[in-house]
Amino acid sequence: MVLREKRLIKMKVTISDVAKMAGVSKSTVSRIMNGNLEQNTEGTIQRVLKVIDELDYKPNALARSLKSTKTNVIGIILSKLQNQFWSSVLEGVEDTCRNSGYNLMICNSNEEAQLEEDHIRSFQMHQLDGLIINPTLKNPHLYKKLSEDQFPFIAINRKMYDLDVHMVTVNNINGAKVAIQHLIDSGKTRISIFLYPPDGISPRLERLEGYKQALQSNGLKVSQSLIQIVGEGKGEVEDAVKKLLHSSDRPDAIFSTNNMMTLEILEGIKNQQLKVPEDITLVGYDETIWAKHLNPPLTTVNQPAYEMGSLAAKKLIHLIEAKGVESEIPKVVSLEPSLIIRESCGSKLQHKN
Amino acid sequence: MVLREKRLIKMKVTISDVAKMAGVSKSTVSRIMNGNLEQNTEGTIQRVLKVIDELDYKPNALARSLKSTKTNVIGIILSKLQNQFWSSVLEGVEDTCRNSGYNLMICNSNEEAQLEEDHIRSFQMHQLDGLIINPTLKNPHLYKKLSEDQFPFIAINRKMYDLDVHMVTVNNINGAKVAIQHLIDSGKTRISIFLYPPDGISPRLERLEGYKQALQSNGLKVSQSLIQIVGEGKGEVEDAVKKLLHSSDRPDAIFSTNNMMTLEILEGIKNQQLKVPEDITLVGYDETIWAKHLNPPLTTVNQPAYEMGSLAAKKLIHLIEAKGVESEIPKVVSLEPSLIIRESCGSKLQHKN
DNA sequence: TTGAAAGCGCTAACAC
DNA sequence: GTGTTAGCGCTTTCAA
Repeated sequence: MVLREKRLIKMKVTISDVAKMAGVSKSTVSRIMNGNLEQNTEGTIQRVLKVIDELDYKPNALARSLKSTKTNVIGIILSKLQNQFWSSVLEGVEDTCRNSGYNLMICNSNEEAQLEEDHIRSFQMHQLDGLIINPTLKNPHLYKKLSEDQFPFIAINRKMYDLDVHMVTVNNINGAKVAIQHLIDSGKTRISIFLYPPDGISPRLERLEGYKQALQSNGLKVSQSLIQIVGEGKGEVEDAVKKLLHSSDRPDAIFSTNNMMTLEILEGIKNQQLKVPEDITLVGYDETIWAKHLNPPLTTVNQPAYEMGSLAAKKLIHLIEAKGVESEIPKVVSLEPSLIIRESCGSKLQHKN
Repeated sequence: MVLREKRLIKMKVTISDVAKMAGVSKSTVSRIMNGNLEQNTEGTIQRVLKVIDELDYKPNALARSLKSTKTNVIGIILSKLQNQFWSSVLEGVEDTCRNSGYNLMICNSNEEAQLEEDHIRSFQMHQLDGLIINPTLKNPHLYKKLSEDQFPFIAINRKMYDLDVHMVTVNNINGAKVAIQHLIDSGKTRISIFLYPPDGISPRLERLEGYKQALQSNGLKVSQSLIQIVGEGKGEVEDAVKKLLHSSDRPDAIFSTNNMMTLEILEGIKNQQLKVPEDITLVGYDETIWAKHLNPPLTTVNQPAYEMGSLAAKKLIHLIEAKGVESEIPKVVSLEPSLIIRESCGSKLQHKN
C-alpha cells in the first residue's frame, strides 16, 4: 500500500523500500545490488532482484558516494569548445569515460583565471575523482596546490613547465618542423609564421621554436619581420596579412599555427587579390573536416586530437584507481603530429586526400 | 594539532573541523556558510568565516545534496559533438548553466537507443535536477515515463511528436522554404534535395516538407527523382551526386540538409568536373565558420544554435526551480532560421558576408 | 543567538 | 546467510 503510493505520487524509492518489500534487511539488498552474491541464498537473491526490477529501483549515487568517497565522475575544463580540435578531444574523453564507467562534467574556462579557479573549486566540492584541464596557465599557485594535494589531474595540450605533473601533449616542435620542411622542400625560402601571443603557452612557443629550428637547419635565417604575432581580436589577422603582403620583402609562404586563424589568413589573401598557391603558399595547423574543401585544398599539420582525449582520460582513470600506489606510468606523454599534404603549397597531388 | 595533521596528511576538512576550531556548533557554521546571517553575532560570523578561509574549507556537495535533494547539476545528451552545430548548442547551454550556478554533465548517445537509456538512468541515479536531450527517438517508452514522472527535461532540436513535453526547436519548414525560394528566385526550377533517412526525425521531415511546399507554392512540381535520401555511410553521398548529375534530368540546384553532407556534395560535384555555381548551384543547411571560405562561398541556412542551447538551459532551469507550480511558460519554442546569401547560387553579392 | 539531535540513502563491520 | 548498527557530511527543526 505504502509502496504503491510511492509509485503513484512518485516518491523516490529507496533501499529501505526494496528491503521491506522483499522482506529482508537493507544490508542484504545492498550486498545483492553490488554483486556480493556468494553469501546469499539463491531464493533471496531472486526475490530481491525481482523487487528491484518491479519498483524500478535506482540506487542514489549521492548516498553511495558519500559513503564510499568515490563518485566515478571526472571533470574537464576546456576553453574553446567551438574549435574542432577540442570537440574531437572531448569525444575521445567521453568515449573513454563511458567505457570505463565514469561520468563527465564539463566546464568552459574561456581563458579566464577566475572562472578556471571557480570551476576547479566546484569540482572539488562535488568530490569529483579527477580532472582533465587545458590550463589557462594563469593560476600557477592553484596547479601547484592540486599537485601537492595529490588530486588526480592531467594537463592536456598545454605544458605546465615548472611542475612535475601528468601531461598529455602533442609534439609541437615537430609539428612546426615538418610543416616548414615541406615548404622548404617545395622551394620556399621566405616563410612567415603567424601565431597568437605566446605568453608562456607551450604549443605557441614550441611551434615558433620548431619554425626557427627548421629554418636554421636548412641554412635559412630567421627574420623578425616574418614572425607575425597577432591578437585574437576581430580583423587583426587580416590586417597583419595585408601589411605583410604589401611589405618590401613579401614572403612566399605562410605557416598558420591555428585553424581558425588559417581561415582569416585565407580571407586576407583573397582580399588582396592574391591567390594560393600561385602568389603565396600556405600550411595550416590542425586538420579539420573542411580543410580539403578549401580553395585550394589546404595542407595541414594533423594532431591526433581524439587520441589525446582518449589517452588523457585513460591516464586519469589509471591515476584514480591506482591511488596511493605510486605507479610507474610516464608522467608526460607526447604524441606525434603528421603532415597532410594537399595543394596549398603548390606541390600538387603528392598525397591525395 | 589534529587540525594541522588534517592539512599535512591532507584529510578532507569537514564542517565539524570548522566548528571545533571556531568553538561553535556545526549548525552555526552551516547557517553562516549559507548566508543565514541575520541571527548571528557579528563576532561569531567573523570568527567562523576566518576559520573557513584558513582551513580552505569546501563544503561537500554530496552531503549537501543528499540532504536537500537538489544537486544543481543538469545533464545533456547529445549525439554528434563533432558537428559545429552541436558545439555551439553546447556552448549556449554551458554559459547559461554557469551563470545560473549549475554544473553540467555531458554524454554522447551516438544515436544508440541502449546508450541513451543507460545515460538517462545514470543521470537519475546521480540525482541530476534535469536533462536536456537531443533524442534518438528510439526509446519512446522512456520519454513517456520521464514525462509522467514529471522529471524536468527539454527535448532539443528534434520533436517528440506525440508527447506533450517541453521542446526547443528551430522552424525547419521555414528553413527549407527560404532556401528553396531563394533558388527559385535565382531562376532555378529543377531543385534536388539531399537528406538522411527521415525515420520520424522532425528536422528531416520538416525540411523535406518545406521543400515541397516551396516548390508547390511556386507552381513547380515535386519530382521523386530529385528527392535523394542517402545513408550516412562513407561515399554514399558522393555516389548519389554522381548518379544524379549523370541522369537525363540533371537538376540545376541542390539543397543540402546537413553541413557535413554539404562538404561531400561539393566533393562529388568536383569529381564530376563540374563547377558551382556555373554548372549547378548549391545551398547548405547550417552556417559554419568555414562556409564563406569554400569555393565558391556557400549560401547557407543559419540556425541560431547558441541561442537554442542557451534557451533550452534557461527553460530547464526555470522548470526545475518552479517545480510543482505548473508554470505558464510555453511548452514548445520554435526559433527562426535565416538565410545567408553568398555565391554558391550564382546570385553574387546580394549579401556580402 | 546558539546547540543538540535526527535523518537524507547507502555501506560495511560485526553480530547472530 | 542475514540483520543490526554506526556513520559518511551536511541541514534543519526544536529547545534552550
